[in-house]
Amino acid sequence: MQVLKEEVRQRIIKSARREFKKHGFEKASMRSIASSANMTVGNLYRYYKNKEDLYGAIIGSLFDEINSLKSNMPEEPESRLNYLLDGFKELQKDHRSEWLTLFGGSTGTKFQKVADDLHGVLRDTLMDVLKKNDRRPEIAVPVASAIIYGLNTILKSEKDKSGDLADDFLNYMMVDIANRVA
Amino acid sequence: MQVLKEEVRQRIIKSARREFKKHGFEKASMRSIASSANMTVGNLYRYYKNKEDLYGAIIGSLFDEINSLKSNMPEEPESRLNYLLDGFKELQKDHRSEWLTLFGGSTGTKFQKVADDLHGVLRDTLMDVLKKNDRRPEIAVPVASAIIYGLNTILKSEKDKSGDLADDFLNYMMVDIANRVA
Amino acid sequence: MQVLKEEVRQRIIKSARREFKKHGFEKASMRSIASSANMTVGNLYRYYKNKEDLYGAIIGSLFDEINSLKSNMPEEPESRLNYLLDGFKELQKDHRSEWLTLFGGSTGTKFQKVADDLHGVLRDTLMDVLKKNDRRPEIAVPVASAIIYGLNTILKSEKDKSGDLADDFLNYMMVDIANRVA
Amino acid sequence: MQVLKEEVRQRIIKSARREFKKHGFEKASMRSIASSANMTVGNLYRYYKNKEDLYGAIIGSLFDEINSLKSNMPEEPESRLNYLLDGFKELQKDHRSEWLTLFGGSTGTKFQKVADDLHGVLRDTLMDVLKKNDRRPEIAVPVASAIIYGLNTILKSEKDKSGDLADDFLNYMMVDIANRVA
DNA sequence: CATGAATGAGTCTTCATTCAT
DNA sequence: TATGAATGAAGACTCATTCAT
Repeated sequence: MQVLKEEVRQRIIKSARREFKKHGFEKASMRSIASSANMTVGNLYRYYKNKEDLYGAIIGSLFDEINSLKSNMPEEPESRLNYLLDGFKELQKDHRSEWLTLFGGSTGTKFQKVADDLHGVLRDTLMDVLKKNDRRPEIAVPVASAIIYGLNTILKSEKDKSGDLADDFLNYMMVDIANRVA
Repeated sequence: MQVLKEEVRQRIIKSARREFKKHGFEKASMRSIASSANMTVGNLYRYYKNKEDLYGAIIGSLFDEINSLKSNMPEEPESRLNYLLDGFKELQKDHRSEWLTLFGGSTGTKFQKVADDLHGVLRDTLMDVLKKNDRRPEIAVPVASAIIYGLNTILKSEKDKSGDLADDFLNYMMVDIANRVA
Repeated sequence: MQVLKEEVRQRIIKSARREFKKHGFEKASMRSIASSANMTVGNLYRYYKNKEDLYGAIIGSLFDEINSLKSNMPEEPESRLNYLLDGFKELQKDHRSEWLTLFGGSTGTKFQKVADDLHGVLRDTLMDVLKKNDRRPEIAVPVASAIIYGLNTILKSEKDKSGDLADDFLNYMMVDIANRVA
Repeated sequence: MQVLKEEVRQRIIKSARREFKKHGFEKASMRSIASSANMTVGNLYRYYKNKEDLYGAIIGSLFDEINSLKSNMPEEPESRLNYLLDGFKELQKDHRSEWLTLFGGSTGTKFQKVADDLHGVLRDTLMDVLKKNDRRPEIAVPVASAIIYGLNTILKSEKDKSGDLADDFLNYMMVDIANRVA
């Protein structure tokens, strides 16, 4: 059965998204992606030249926007923090599936450092904010993680279509931050 | 020869711990566990019938304590929350390596649900607390994640030997909780 | 549309020649032949039913001339030898590319035996010449190889456009042959 | 069926030798080596860590001796030529199969340059000799090829156990060299 | 008790060839 | 007549698991 290239491409992307989200890059299997897209492996490789290329096709748009987010950061710590948190919410809304894929399992990929980087940027910004308020900066480490994983958990649950929960959660994490740290 | 056997078992456990923590369940290799325990694969399989069984032997003690923790929970939400958070700190201190193994890479294992369970218990308790204070309970979902991953991040960094940072972080997360939620 | 077909066929031949010379039969790729002939694989297969068939189309003319060379050989050993050596030079000049393709990479092809055959004819002729002069005939075996590979090496280097080096080399190989053998 | 490691290793080597000699490195198949050694691929990889490693196990000893041959060359052209030709004969006698494997198909291997090098050394030496006798040095190129392929042909034929034919052939190639070149 | 050789199914990837359109 | 999507078998290599010794 002969089908349109674009339709097939969509089938691949769809099944790859599932597989990568479920197993991460390394344990995802091209075979199983192909077969759940009703296709032979050989044909899969007509569309994407290798596993990383296919992964990139899924993660790509998010990747670009993360980079542009990082390149436009304000200097001042507090506005940088707001800028980042708003940016995260935006990215998560527009690239739900990609975000989860990236943060779920990009180990073994050139994209891994993007995820790590984002983490690092948030952490450093938090540190700067804390320092400015004469508070222990070390707590920035777990707090950055907490924020990212908290947001991811919301994302996973699929229920927060409005984005209200994410707003509330971020508010919860940030409100009166200076007074909650030793 | 019971003595000898026990010594061998310890060697296996020790090297398996390292391997599982480093690579997670799926990417850990029985061959490399055996060889770094100065032992052949065949012999490894005399002690543990397969990879998951070995994984269980490592996660096991933590698993038991998690279960006992769960079976002694106080009824009242607020004391249950404190009970849990204290319990977590205790478990992380006593089973650092196992904890990281469990939460870092139990995908593909029957133990994954243990991690998920713990998550669920914390979430439900948070929900109960929030309900009692007439606050939106949904936020419990990301907050539970945030707590667990924040603690894990501290654990990973190896720097918090005293446990102070964990205390500060939990304080940060819990202080005035009722007033930070819509 | 016979004209068009012929033009296409030429494009195929041209790009196949390059590919086969470069990689030999086994490592040559139909895909790459098609694409460097600005054409799809499917269409390639309309002109040549498989890889070996295409290979034959290239080797073909040389193949025919080799056969005609072989069928017109003089009886008398010494003139046969001259006839062959002259023929080789002629063939190499007129079918440089095909010759290198045939002797460079026909392994896995039914044409390999053509190359072997030519070798055999030269060897047998040399043997007859040696016998006639009461010399050890066995040396014909390495000498036939030496001649053919020596000529191929000249051909490969692309520098001998005049053919002088080939002449000198053959002279070197043949001069006073009877006195150089035990 | 459980067998001694050494016996198995021999079976592998034997079947790899055949395969590599027949198809060269690139087209030789690990699968077919394994199966003609009555073995699974997995087991083959217990003995040799990859295809090149296995190839090296076959070619290795010859490789070493070639290197030692090259490092002890006399300065003076004519004695260097004799040294090389004697060396070749020696190596061919002691490493018949390896020699044919190396010169038959080492493309794609780190060993290829060894073969090419040897060729180059012989060619350069011939050139020096010719220059010293005021003869056209270009002919060294085909003559070096002729010598090597001639010797290989003798080797392939398996008939020259005494080495007499190789001696006669080299004599044939070298005798009165200065007077046979323009 | 312990060894480590062997298996078999899995991994990603390539390629000649076919066939619906 | 031509397209290029699809197939299937093969390539090198890995690894959990079993079993003869």
